[in-house]
Amino acid sequence: MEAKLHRQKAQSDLRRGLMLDAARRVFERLGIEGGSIREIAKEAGYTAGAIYSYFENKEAIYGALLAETLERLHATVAAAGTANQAPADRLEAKASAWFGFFADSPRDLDLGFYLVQGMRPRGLTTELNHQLNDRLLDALRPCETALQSMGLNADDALRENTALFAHGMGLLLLKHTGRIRMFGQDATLLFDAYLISLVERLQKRPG
Amino acid sequence: MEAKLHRQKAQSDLRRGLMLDAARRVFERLGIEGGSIREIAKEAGYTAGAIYSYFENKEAIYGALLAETLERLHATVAAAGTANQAPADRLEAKASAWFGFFADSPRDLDLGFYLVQGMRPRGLTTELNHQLNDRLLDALRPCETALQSMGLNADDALRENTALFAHGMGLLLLKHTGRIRMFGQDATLLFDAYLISLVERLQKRPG
Amino acid sequence: MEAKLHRQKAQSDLRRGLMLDAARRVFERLGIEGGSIREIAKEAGYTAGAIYSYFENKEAIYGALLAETLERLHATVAAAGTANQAPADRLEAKASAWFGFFADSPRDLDLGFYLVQGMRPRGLTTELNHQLNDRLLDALRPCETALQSMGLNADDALRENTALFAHGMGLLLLKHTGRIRMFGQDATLLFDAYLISLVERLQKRPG
Amino acid sequence: MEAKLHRQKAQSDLRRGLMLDAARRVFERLGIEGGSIREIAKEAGYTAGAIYSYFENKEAIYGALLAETLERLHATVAAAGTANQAPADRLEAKASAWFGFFADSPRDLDLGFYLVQGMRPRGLTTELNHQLNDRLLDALRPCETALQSMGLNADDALRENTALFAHGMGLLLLKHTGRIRMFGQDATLLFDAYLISLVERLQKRPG
DNA sequence: AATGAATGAGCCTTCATTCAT
DNA sequence: CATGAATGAAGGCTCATTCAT
Repeated sequence: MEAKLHRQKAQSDLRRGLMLDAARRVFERLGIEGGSIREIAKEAGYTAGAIYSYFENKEAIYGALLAETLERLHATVAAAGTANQAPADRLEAKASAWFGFFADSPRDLDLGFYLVQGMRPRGLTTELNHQLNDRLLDALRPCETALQSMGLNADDALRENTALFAHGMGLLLLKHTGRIRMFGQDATLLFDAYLISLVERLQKRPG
Repeated sequence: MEAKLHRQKAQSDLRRGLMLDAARRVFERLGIEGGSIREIAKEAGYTAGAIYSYFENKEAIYGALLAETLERLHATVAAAGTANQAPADRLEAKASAWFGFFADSPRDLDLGFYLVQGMRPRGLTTELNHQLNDRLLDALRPCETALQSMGLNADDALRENTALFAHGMGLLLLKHTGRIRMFGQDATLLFDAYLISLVERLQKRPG
Repeated sequence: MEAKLHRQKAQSDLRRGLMLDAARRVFERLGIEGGSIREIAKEAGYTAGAIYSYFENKEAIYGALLAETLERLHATVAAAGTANQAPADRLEAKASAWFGFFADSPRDLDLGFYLVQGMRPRGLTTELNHQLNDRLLDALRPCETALQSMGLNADDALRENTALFAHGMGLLLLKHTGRIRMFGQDATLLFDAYLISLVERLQKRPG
Repeated sequence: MEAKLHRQKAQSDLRRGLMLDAARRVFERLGIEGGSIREIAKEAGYTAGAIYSYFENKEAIYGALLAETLERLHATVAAAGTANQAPADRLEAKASAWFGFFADSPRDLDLGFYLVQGMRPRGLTTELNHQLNDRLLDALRPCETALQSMGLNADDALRENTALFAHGMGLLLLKHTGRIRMFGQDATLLFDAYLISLVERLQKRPG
């Protein structure tokens, strides 16, 4: 009996996952406002109605997708670097981890950008927004910790971490839109350069 | 005869401009995906159909709006700073100009983001894309020139300018999303800090 | 110019009227909850979207239909009877007028009944409801006046008028549902009988 | 074997009854058009599919519910009054019984109305219609008998009973709509008044 | 007998776009 | 040029119903 329930639950989760995958593919193809429930369903091999057995809303799909992305981001950053690294090396390892995560997976990046635009008016409850923000902060925390290990106090570490994140995001944006190629530059190289000069700057700090 | 044609052309351009103004107001009010042709027409005092005498497409409106934005951006940056400033001061003045332009006018920023994500299918032809890119580069050129005046060669100046642009865009993105507030930071302060450390770094360069 | 506007307005009103007619036919055929915008449009020879140029939403159609019905009812009752009739005769004329109106036009009756059921949850604002009620009271007022002319005070006249209306409505309900045929009776005969005994009762009153 | 079958039948009937109860509760809560099969199933502790083991259709549920309503109506009227009452008193008791039944339980009334209007297509077969009509006539028969006891012949008794039923139904309709409140009247008071003047009229009859 | 998955038709509504006038 | 009418495709969503398990 229990085994049966277990199997059913697993199958259900599997199908939900397949639908999320389909949704990601659709959003990549048609843009995030352009992707419709019908299209997602078709991509997943279902009818529109079937989606509603697994997600309450269209927004619920965004939410699940985002949560999943952040989860993987978190795991990726957590796994980066080695145990007994120098703080500066750890910073580079961790920061490169999240940058690489988004650079390699434009779908995830797209979804992240979506937060910027379409989702404000309707969906994305304040609660969910905070929740997602916390997960993002969690994922970036290792960089902050490394910055503190390098001698920054809490405030300064948060500030530098924010600047670091912004820098990376800006580069990813340019990369994603093809602008960076038009500038004749490479996003990853520029990110590395930023990291290097950041470390340098911190190490030259008085005291 | 010719005078008459001239007058007609002027009137037509005027009306087109009024429609663009209306579009901007509508997008301001309803967001960029939320604004409909009908709404824009009504705001401009016309019927939906009339719009099509001036614009081929809805996407064409976005394009025209963005071109106009870039024009204003260009002018804003060009006007910033004074004639005989030290290069470092000029850099700060010019960079702050474009950053401030977008920080103060989120809808212009929105428009830029939208074009990237929503307009793929028909709207954004490769040609238009290049054209817009060139205008953007034009607008950012003063910063690049300033960087060269500070002793960088052409390649390095372009690289630093790209990084600077990316940094600012990343910050604007975070600001726009409200994320930056959740990080407890201020976008403009961070941008200024970046500028200061950039100048410092360049001035400490050997040779 | 003005003539043109006039003609356009007239045409527009005409089309709106045709749509309302179609709506009535559809509601008669499919029931009032069963009638969809699509069906109404098709019946009128349009696409669903076209309806929305003339009515803001589905409820607005109900509202317009009801208002129109009440208007015709009002006119019908007002026109009934002659100027210098005896009060009792006038009562019979006026009452028979509204009864006949509904008896002859089941569509209108159906719509009236609709108020009973489906429309409570959603549409039918309290305001519209009051408005419609007032129109109904207006239409029935001539009977009330006649009752007063027969010697009843205001309260009694209102009470008797309400009872009279209820009696007629009950009969119309039975007629409409075919029940009355199963009872082997005729609605109009029964209504006349009620009127006769009402008059008789009032005339036998002391005082 | 037979005992087992018997037990199974009893259980089945029980569950069917529980589902009908659930349906009634759901209709009470959401209105008769607003209640869905899913909702009814959930209320009864089942899944939507399970309903179809007990009812062929959604309309079949309405039918069963209405049959049950008529059954209860019948019982209510049968139980009203006492054995050796004067015919006039018995008439009043019996009539008040069915009127009170519907006045106190608007959803039963709703159900009756619904069958008439919404169920045309498949649900209400001619046969079922006749069947329901017979049950209704059965329920009203005691009033007819009382009328005959008061001296009316069969035809007149049926006619008066029909009028009485119509009068009550009309009042219930107005009460149900809230119209009667707008008229400033009370349905039960008006029904009692009708009964009183009916009795009076019959007793004053010549012969 | 009951479940849970899925369907398919339908619902109201919005909107860019076309076109005769 | 501008209008007003109309289209047709699409959107999110609901729901009675079927069916394998």
